[in-house]
Amino acid sequence: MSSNSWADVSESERAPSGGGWGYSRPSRTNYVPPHLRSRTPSSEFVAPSPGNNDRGGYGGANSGYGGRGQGYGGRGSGYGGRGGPVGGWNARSGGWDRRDTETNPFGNDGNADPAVNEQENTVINFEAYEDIPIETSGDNVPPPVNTFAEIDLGEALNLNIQRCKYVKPTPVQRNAIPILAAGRDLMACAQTGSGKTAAFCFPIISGIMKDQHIERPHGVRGVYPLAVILSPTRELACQIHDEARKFSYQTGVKVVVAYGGTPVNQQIRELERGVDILVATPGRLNDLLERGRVSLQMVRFLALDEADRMLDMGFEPQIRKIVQQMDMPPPGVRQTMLFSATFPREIQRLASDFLSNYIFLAVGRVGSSTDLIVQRVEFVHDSDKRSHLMDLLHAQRENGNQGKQALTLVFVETKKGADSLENWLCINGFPATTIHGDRSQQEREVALRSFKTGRTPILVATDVAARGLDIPHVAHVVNFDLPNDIDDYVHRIGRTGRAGNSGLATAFFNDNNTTMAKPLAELMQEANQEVPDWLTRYASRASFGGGKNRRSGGRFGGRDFRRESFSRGGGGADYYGGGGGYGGVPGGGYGAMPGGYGPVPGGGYGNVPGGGYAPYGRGGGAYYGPGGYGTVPNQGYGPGVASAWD
DNA sequence: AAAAAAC
Repeated sequence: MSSNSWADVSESERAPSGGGWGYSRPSRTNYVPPHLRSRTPSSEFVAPSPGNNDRGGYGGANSGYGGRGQGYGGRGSGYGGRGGPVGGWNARSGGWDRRDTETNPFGNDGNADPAVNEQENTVINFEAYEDIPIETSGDNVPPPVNTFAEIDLGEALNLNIQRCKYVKPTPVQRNAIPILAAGRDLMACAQTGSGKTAAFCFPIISGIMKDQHIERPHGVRGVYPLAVILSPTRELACQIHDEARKFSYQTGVKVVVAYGGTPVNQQIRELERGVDILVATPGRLNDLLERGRVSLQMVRFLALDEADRMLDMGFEPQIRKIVQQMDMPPPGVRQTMLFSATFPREIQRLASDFLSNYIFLAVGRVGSSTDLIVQRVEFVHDSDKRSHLMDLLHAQRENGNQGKQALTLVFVETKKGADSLENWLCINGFPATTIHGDRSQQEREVALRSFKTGRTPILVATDVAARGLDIPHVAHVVNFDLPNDIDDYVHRIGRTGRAGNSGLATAFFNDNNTTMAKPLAELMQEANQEVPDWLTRYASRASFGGGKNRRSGGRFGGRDFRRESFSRGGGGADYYGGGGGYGGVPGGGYGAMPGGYGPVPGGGYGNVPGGGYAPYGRGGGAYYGPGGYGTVPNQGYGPGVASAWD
């Protein structure tokens, strides 16, 4: 049999009865997309009955987990004979035999057992989550959950969640997963480092597992992914792929990544070995679509990571082509999920083209991000930037661990500037590398790895590295050149202070950045940062950054634009419903940082011992308090690993 | 104006 679209698949195929895997899409019950309205009733979507959620699968005693003898991960242990993939790439039923040979994404052989897997464990402050402000809007918003177990994601996925050492869902996960599991479209705005990748991957993987039996067309050539995840950069696509592979280990769900700068034929071969979830950058995906190597007609899940970037001027035409001008099912047939830390109004308006009766979700103040990032702004003329950077790096080296240079990510405006600064740093005894779009893909990957491992602890980057990349232990982000958009600033500084660790962000400001004065001052103030008087003076000049910036009004990039029209009046009504603005709950309930950079008081983010950040010492040297930078232990944090929290 | 993203 050959199905030509998701809607053609019969109900019984979509939702196996009695299996408890019922795929529930309550919001879709009556929706028939325009292009299908003339079809026969049998092809119309009928919502299957809600699935049982009472299987007890994941719950309490962890049936199966920890039982080492149970053989879930046993290579060759019991998933049936490897009779060769049935029917080739498109045989979902062939999913089982894939697992025998699936390489373990969690590390070395033998570490697949969640009980013994000793991964690097980045912890996150779950206590702080109690106060996180959440805003949702839309029709019939499914309530949040407090545990992963409350959603029946499936046993294999639950095991992977354990292998990842995710104990509790982060706020964005608590809210987004039930929304997505209910089949709803979603626009989600959650801070950098808050666990967005898992928030969209879990429901996608779970949804595909529930429909393992769906048959896809037997094309002469071309593959039919069930889910597409788009990313604005190649490295981020890679990272999402790595994460998604962990989440889908032993589930029978196959994840493949496709991006440019690398031989296309190899990727095509990989695709032809089977793909359920395709992670891609837009250019390469369009290439594959034009070549007829990929068809989108079976796509049920579409996720745009860094969605506001994907829909900005540079990317919008490519995204429209993929989403609207190829064979992708329309909104309401596919499920669409957009995630970012920032969501400017005009982009929201654009994005609503891609969504159907969607829910808007804004999650503020997640365990790291802005609150654990100390932001500094210094007035530095262009001609002084290099020597000033040198001062920072020297101070850091002197105060760092065993004289080692802490990982420092330096953002510049241009590719040329990146090369030039990198060269200058190297000449001056600071091991640096660079990542930008003029370098070959191999060079980019080498640079990133070299930075991550600390071999070259300084990475000079353009905005290619601004979004989504999860690089553990970045102690310091330097905005050597400020971006022109406050949202870009938010994403850049979000490369530090991730998953509960603290971080420092230093920006060099001068007369070329006057349009940033106001939004920057506001952002810093809202994040309880010390705003220098000179910056406040710049900000107060009407001509400086007053009009241009969309964030003026003092809100974090996330209020549902559909509500703007009737909730004006609030005087730029704040997104979190209070005077606090960015991360501010009315009444300042967050245990805001007291003036300066002292320790965060208890009750806020837990303790940051070590004296926090010493006041900025003019004489050089004292950027970091005693106790050292990057040595801030995470006390009182629940276990929970993240390697990619965006 | 720059950056990113296909060959």
